[in-house]
Amino acid sequence: MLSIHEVAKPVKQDIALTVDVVALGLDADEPKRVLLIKRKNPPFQDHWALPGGFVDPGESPDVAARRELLEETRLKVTDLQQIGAYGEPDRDPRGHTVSVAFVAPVAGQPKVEAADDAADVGWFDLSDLPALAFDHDRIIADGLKAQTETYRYPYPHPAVTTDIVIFSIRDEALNVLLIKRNIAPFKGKWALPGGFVRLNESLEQCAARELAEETGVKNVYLEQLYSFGAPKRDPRERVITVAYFALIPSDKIDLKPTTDAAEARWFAISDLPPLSFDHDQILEVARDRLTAKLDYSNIVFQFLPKEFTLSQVQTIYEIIQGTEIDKRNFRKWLDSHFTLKDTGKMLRGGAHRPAKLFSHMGGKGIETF
Amino acid sequence: MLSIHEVAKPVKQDIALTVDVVALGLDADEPKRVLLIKRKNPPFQDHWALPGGFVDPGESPDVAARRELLEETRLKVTDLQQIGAYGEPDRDPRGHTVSVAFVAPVAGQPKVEAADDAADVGWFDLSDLPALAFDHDRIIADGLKAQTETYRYPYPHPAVTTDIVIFSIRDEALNVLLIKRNIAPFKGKWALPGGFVRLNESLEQCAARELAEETGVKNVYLEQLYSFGAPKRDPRERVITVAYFALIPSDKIDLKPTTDAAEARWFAISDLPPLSFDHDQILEVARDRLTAKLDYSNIVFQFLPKEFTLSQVQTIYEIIQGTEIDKRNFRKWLDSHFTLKDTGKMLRGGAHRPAKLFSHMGGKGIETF
DNA sequence: GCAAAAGTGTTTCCCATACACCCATGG
DNA sequence: CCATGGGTGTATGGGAAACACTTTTGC
Repeated sequence: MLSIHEVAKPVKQDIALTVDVVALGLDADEPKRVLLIKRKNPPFQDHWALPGGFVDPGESPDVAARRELLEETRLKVTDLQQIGAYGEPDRDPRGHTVSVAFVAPVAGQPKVEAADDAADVGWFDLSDLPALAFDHDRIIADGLKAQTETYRYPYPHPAVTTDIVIFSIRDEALNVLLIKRNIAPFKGKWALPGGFVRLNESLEQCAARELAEETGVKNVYLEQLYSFGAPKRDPRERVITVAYFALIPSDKIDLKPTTDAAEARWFAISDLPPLSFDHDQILEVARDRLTAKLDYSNIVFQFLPKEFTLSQVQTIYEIIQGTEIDKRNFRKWLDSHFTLKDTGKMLRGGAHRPAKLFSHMGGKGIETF
Repeated sequence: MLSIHEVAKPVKQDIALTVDVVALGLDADEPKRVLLIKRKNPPFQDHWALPGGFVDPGESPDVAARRELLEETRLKVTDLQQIGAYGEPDRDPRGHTVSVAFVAPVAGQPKVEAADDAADVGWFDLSDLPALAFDHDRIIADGLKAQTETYRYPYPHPAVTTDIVIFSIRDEALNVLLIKRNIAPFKGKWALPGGFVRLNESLEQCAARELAEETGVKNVYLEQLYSFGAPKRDPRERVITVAYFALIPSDKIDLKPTTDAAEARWFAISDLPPLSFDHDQILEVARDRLTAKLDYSNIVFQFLPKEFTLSQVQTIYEIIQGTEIDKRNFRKWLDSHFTLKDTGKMLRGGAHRPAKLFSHMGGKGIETF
């Protein structure tokens, strides 16, 4: 089966195969330091570089990596993970070399000893590296990334988003804010605003950030609703979403021109377009929660400006509950459940008696925010 | 800088550098088919293999991959992602070759044409591949994995777990089930039972599975509680947990010998050990929810066997609310909120009058499960 | 017979509900 | 002056809370 021609071909290539090892010292559960050697020979003589060298004929790259590390630094490692192959033709001034790079996690900071081709050897803090030979800075960066990946729990990592059901009262109706998606999946369809959780923000921070990005409002009522995680709720990959609901006062519902290209619009809850993903289900849960909380908390006032009339409060109850309420009974109920302060001001609004303006001072034995 | 010796060294290696390309046809948003060629020459003559070939001197591996794919199949690709280097000395019967493998996503299934070294070419279903040359089956598997990774949303993916607050009434006290962790972090400390969400199970399924694994009980009351996602709640990496709470009847609280090595134990809520992570916080939320739900739902009966006495029901309310309740008023309240059926049986339990046994038939205007 | 838990009614009070008319303003 | 929404009081009924004694059993 073997022909001379085919065996000979690689020899003509003149491409050298090398290995490089990113040995990472793990201090206090975090990758912190990397092992470097000072090169004894050209090119990059006297420069710091990763341990490594040429692969011997018949030797697999991982064996070569372990051998080179041992020869140059006297460090023995067991866990080697391949980062990838680096083969830009100009990466080595001597000629075309392809390097297979590995990352090795090293517990503690074992003693190392310069030997063989290494003039010196040492552990370097990642935030304070010397100038490096070849493309070793890039290899270290990739190795760090690969190591961080393997350091994670050995279980699937789904994507996690927050979605926000933003309610407001507009034109005598309960409204919800939707955005038109401008990326797949469900491109062009309406959906709840939301986005991916960043690594350094809490779930609530994420929701608040998305809310601010979409509406420009801050410091509004925001409450975690429920988490949705059906395996196929996103067609692209497993996405778990933590849904929040937000209430926006009627005097803040003007949308600022969205920074995103996405179009945002208020929809009356009775007149919704088809929604993306399982957002109709999320919306339903949000509505139920909203209705329930009207009875035992003071969220009504989250829909209202600081100063409001009693009729405005009643209207919100009527809209959300979909029922008519007796004015006198409602006012008695309000009085027994909340402390409202007569501001002394009046709201004049049409051909009728002006209404007193009140402000909300807290609840009486009711859940207060 | 260049010495003859160093330039010559790679030539002496006799290691050939090749590339292989896993071209994946993406049908309906999922990787489905892979492009293979039938080899014209030995080794593996007439076998199917990945497109690929030797890297030319001065050519970087990704350029070589694109070139070989074009030469052999007339397919032009733009997005190439490196999978890794394959360099086992015996992977090629001709001698030592190291192959840098790439994966290329291909939209649709463009026409291909056998050319150059390829006797034939075709798209093959991944579930029905022919025998492959070299280690190409392994390369395809790795390529598929790499492609699946890149296909994911380009945002950080945190780990996601469920934790379950398992309540029961034991020895006249509200108890919670804890497990002793036998892995880091918090090894040896007590924690709520829980675990990582698998990709093909819903959040609730995950919680139910963990519950069954820890306690052996199934079909008990399980409700989503709240999601916790503070960035540093797990010291190891970002972990978002969806907390559930479960209620176990007093006649099922005997723990079966745990299949895991982990020790599991009931703790009175008033006498808890220090807990791992933010589990004390989760527990607090669970307690609040439990207390609240006693008032407006029928969860009490989840703590009880099918047949129970009215005093048992009352005791549960007294334990959880921490108050004494008037017996006559409580029974009137029970009667007006639930439909309880007198089973006709009696419970004899000591030197006193036997108690009637009832069973629960549903709620009256109350949340029912 | 006695200790221990089961079982049973009445009164009181508060809160939810039902219900109707005058007031202040703009046009 | 009239249309429009603002503002106010009383009567009724049902459910929650307070409260104490008899019954049945085991020992």
